[in-house]
Amino acid sequence: MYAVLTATPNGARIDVVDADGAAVDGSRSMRRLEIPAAVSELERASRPRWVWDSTARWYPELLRAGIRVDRCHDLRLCHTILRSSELTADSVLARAAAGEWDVPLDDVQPSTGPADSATLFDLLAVDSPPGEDEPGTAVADELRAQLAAVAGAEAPGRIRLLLAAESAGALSAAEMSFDGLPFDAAIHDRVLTELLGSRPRDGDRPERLEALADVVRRTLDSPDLHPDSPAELLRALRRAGVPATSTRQWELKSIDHPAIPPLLEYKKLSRLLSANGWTWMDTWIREGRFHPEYVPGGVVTGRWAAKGGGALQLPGQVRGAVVADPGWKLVVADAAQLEPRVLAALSGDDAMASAGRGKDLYQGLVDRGVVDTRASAKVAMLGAMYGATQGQAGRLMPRLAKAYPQAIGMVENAARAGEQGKQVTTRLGRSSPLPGEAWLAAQADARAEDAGDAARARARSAARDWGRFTRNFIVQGSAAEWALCWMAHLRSSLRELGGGPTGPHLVFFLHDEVMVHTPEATADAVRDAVHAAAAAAGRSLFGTFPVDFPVTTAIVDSYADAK
DNA sequence: GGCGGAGGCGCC
DNA sequence: AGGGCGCCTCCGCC
Repeated sequence: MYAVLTATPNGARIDVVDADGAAVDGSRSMRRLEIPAAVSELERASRPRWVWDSTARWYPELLRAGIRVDRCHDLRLCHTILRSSELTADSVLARAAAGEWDVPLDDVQPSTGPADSATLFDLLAVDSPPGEDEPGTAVADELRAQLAAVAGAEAPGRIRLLLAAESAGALSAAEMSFDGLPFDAAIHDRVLTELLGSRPRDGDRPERLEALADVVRRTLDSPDLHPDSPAELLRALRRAGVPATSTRQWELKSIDHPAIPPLLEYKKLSRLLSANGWTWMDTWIREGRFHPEYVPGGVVTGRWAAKGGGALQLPGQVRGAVVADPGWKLVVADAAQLEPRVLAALSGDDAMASAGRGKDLYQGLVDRGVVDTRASAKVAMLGAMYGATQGQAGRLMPRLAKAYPQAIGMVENAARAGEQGKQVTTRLGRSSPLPGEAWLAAQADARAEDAGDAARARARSAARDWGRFTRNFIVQGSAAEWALCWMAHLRSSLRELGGGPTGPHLVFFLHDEVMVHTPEATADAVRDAVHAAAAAAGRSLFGTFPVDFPVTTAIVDSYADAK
C-alpha cells in the first residue's frame, strides 16, 4: 500500500493508493503543522510505503518531530534511474520530454538540525503553486508512470529492487544526517594541537607548521617562499636543483633532496589544517556530532556523494575523534574485496568466486598460482576494473584474463561498449549516461574524410577514456547496489532491535563500510545483524550464485581502533 | 570583488 | 601511469 504525500498551498494531502496506483479510499488534507501527527498515525496503523517527491525535502522535518518511517518511494531518485535505464527505455516515462522530475532538487533544501527557525513546511507552503490541478495529481501521476515503467521492464524484479534500495538509502541518509556521527571535539583539538601546534588566531599558521615552512625556506634558500603556492614552490625547487615537474607528493617522494622530507611533512599537515582543522571543527561539529549531508544517487554510478565537511573523505588522522558515547559502542563493518566479488558474481565466473570463498579473495588468487603475492593480486584486480594498460597492473592483465576469462571478458565488453558510445547497465538496472556532445563531435571529426592524425588521436583517446568509465561503471555501480541492499537489510534489523536515537542506529556509510552506534547491550546483536544483512544482500542481487560477501566487523569505542 | 578552472590530495 | 567523488587554495579573468 502506498501513501502519497503531496504539498498543498496550506499544508499537505495524503492519498492512499493500491499497488497499481489506483486510489483506495478517501484522501485527507491537513495544515502543515498537522503533517507529522498524520504521518505518524498512518505509519503506526498500516506501515504504508510513503511516496513523496523527495525524501530530502520531507523526511528531515519528520525526523525533527521524532517520526521515523519504515519504507518509502523517492520519486525523484527513482525517476532518474528509470529515465536512463536500458531496462525501461521503451516506457512512456523514458520517452517523454524532460520535465519537472528531471530537475535536480537543489533549491528548498533544508539543512538538518534543530536550530533552524524557518521550517521546511513554511517553505513548501510558500512554494506550492495555487494550482489549477487537483492537489496530489502530479505526484500520484508520477507514481503511476513509474509503476507502469517498472511493470513493462524486461526484468521488473531487478529494477523494483533497485528502486526500493535507492529509496531505503534515502531514508538512511536523512537519518544519518539527522543523528550525526559521534565526534569528540576535545580529542580532535588534542590531535590538532599535537600535530600542528596550538590553535592560532585566525589566518595565522600554527607554530609547528610555520617552523616546517621555515625549514623548507632555509633548505631551498628562498627566504620569502610561500609554500602553499604551487607555482612559487616549483620555481624554488628548480632553483635549488630539484628536478621536479610538479609539486605533487608522489613525484616529490622519489626525489632525494634535503628539502623534500620537511616539504612533504608540511604539505601533509597543511592539508590537515585546511581540510579538517579548527575551522572545520567549528563549522561541522555540533554538540558532539558531525552532521554531513549525504546525497544518495549523487554519483552517476549510484554511489552516494556527500556535501558539507567532506564526510566521505574523513582522513585517518581524524578518525580517533569518532568515539562512542559512554555506555555505547561503535560497530564498524567493512565488506572485504567487495568489487572483485561483485564482478565474479556479475559475470558468473565460478573460478573467481571460488577463489574468494571462505577467505581473502586476493590471497585466493595467490593460492591458485595466478599471481605471486597478495599485493600483486590486488593491483591486478583493481587494474582490471579500472582499465589499467600500463605498469605492473597492465603487465598482469594477460594472466588474469587467462585464469578468469568470464570476469575479465565482462569488463572488456563493457569497455568496448563505452568506446562505441553505448550504454552499459548494472546488475539491478542502473544504466550509464551517454557520452556528451563534445565526445560525439570528436568521434564524428575523426570519421570525416579529411580527418587529420591529431583529430583521430583525440577521438581514440576520448573513446578509450569513456570505455574505462563504462568498464568501471558496471562494477562500481553493482557494488553500490549491493551496499544499498546491505544497508537496507541492516536498517530493518536495527529497527527490530529498537533502532532510532535511543537504540542502535546507522551513523556512517562509506561505499563498502557501515558504522552503527549502539548501546553496549545490543552491540553483539548488531554485529550479527551486519553479517546477516551482508548475506541477504548477496542473495538479493545474485540469488543462489555461490559467491561469498564476507564482512569484517569490529566493536570499538573509537573509529581509529577498527582497523 | 566574485567566479571558475587548475593543482593538489583526502576517501573508496 | 587507471575509475568515482568533494573541497581546499591559488590564480587568472571579468
